[in-house]
Amino acid sequence: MDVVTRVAPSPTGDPHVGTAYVSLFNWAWARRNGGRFILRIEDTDRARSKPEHETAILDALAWLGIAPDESPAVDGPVGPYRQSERREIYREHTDRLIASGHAYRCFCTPERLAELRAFQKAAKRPTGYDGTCRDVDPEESARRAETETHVVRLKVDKSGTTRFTDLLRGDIVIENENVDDQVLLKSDGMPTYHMANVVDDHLMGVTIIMRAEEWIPSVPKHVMLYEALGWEPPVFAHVPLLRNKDKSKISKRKNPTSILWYKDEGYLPEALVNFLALQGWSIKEDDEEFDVETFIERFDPKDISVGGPVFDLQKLDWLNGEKIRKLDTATLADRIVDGGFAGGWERDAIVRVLPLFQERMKRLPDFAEAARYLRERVEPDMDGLAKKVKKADPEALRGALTKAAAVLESMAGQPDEAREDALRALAEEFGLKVGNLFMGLRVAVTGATASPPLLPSVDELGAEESAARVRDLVERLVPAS
RNA sequence: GGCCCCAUCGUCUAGUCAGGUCUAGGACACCAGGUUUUCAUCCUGGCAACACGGGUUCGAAUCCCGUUGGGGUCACCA
Repeated sequence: MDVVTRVAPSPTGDPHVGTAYVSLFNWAWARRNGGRFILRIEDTDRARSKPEHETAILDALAWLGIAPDESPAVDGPVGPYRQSERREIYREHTDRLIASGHAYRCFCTPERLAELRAFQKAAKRPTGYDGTCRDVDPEESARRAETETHVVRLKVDKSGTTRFTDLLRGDIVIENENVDDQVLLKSDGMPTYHMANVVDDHLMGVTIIMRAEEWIPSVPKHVMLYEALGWEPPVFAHVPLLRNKDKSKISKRKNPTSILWYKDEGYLPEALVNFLALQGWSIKEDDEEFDVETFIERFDPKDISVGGPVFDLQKLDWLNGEKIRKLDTATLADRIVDGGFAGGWERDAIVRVLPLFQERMKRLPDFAEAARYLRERVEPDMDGLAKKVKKADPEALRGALTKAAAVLESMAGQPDEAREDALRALAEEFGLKVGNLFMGLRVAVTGATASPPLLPSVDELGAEESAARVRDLVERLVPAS
C-alpha cells in the first residue's frame, strides 16, 4: 500500500520548530516508501489564522529541505489543502452524522457552557458537556436550526470503552464515560479540529498519522468518528513533545521556537534537520552527524523513543560547526552571503579568506565577526597580551617587535617557513620565547590573543599595514611614566 | 483534581518487545593530556545513569504490581 503522511499546522504564528520536527519524520517516511507527504493548513480558527503565517510555514519547510509534495501551494489529487476551503465537505459529513444519530445540534450558549464549566470546576467534578441538547427531538432540532445559532456535537455512547493502538506505545484504552460530547461543527459553520482532521485524513488517504503526543487524549473521539462514518482509522504514531529545560512542553518563553530564529542566527538547515532527527530517534552508527539521505534510509517511525527530549542548543551548535566544516569554501561563502551574514564582504573575497575561519565557525555570523580585523584596525587586547607575555622582558619584546615589523615588510611574499624561521631567530636574538613574540604580533595584527594563523593574516592584510599595526602596538607598549 | 502518557549519565540516546553476552555502549557538554606560534580543528584518556519499593526467576536496566516523580489533556484553539 502507498504511504501517505501529513502534517497539519495551523497558521496562527511563526513557523514552529515542533512543526519542523513532526514534518521531518512524516517527510522522511514518505520519501523512504516512495509515498506522498501532504501539508494541510488547518485554518478553521478564523480569528487567529493569517495568510502570512501560512506562507512562512511553507517557506520554512522549503528552507529545511523538507517541503511537502502537496500543499496549498502545490496542488494535488486530494485538495483543496486549506480547511477553510473545505467547508462544504465537513458540512456534508456532519449532516450524515446527525442523520445517523451519531451527532446532534446543541443550542446552548457559550455563556451557559462557561458557567457550567465554572460550576464543575468549583465542585471539583470532571468538566464536560452536560447533555442538555442530546435528546432534543430531531424534528424540533431541525426547526430550531433554521433560526437559532447552534453547534453540532458528537453523541458519545457513554458505555463501554474505546481502544486504539499507538505504534509507539501499544494499546490505549479509555472509558467512554470520560469522553466528552465534542463540538464537531462550530456556530460559524467551521469544523473543529477533531471533525476536520478525521474527515480530511480519510478523504486524503492518509495511511499513518504522525503527530505530537499532546493529541493522545483526543484520539478516542477520533476513533468514534471513524466508526460512525464507517471508515477504517489510519495508524497512529504519537511522537514525543519537544521540551524546555524544566521538561514542560517547548515554549517561546523558554526556548527559541520559531524556525526563522534558527535561520536568522546562522544555523544551517541541514544542521537543524540532523539535530531534530536525533530527538527521539537515534542512528545505530556512533557518528551522530549524518546527511538527510542517510536519515531517509534508516528512519522508521516505530523506532522513535517516547521520552520527551529536552532541547539542547549546545548539541545543535556542535552539529552546525560540523556541517560548516564539511562544506567547500565556495558553498560556505554562498551560504554566508545568501543568509545575509556577509557584513559587507564580497563573495569572492570571502572565498579567499574563508580557510582562515571555516574550522573556527559554529554559526554563519561568526565569519564576519572573526574577520573584522582584516577590514579595519581593531583595538588590540592589551590586557590579554599582558597576561600572555607576563614573563617576557618588556624592553626585549618591544625591540623584537620593532625588528619583526621590518622583517614582515622585507620578507613579504616569501614562504611561511622562511618568515617563521626569521621571526624565531629574532626571538632568540632578544632572549624571548618564540610564543611571546608571536603573541605580540598576533595581538598587533588581529587585535586578539586568539586568532586565525598569523602569517596568512599578514598576507591578507598586506605587509605594510601589518607592520604599521605592529609599530602601533610597540607604541602602546611604552610604559606610562 | 479526573483521564492519559512517560521514567537509563547534566543533555540526546543504545540496550527493554524475544530476561543472562550490560562490572550498562555511543554522542554533546565538561575535565585532563597530546598536536599547534594562539585559538580552533584533530587525536587520546577521564568524570558521569538503570527513580524507589516489592514480586516473578537460578538470574531483571529488561517481565508484573505499587510508590514517587515528570509531562500532556480536560475550549464553539489547534
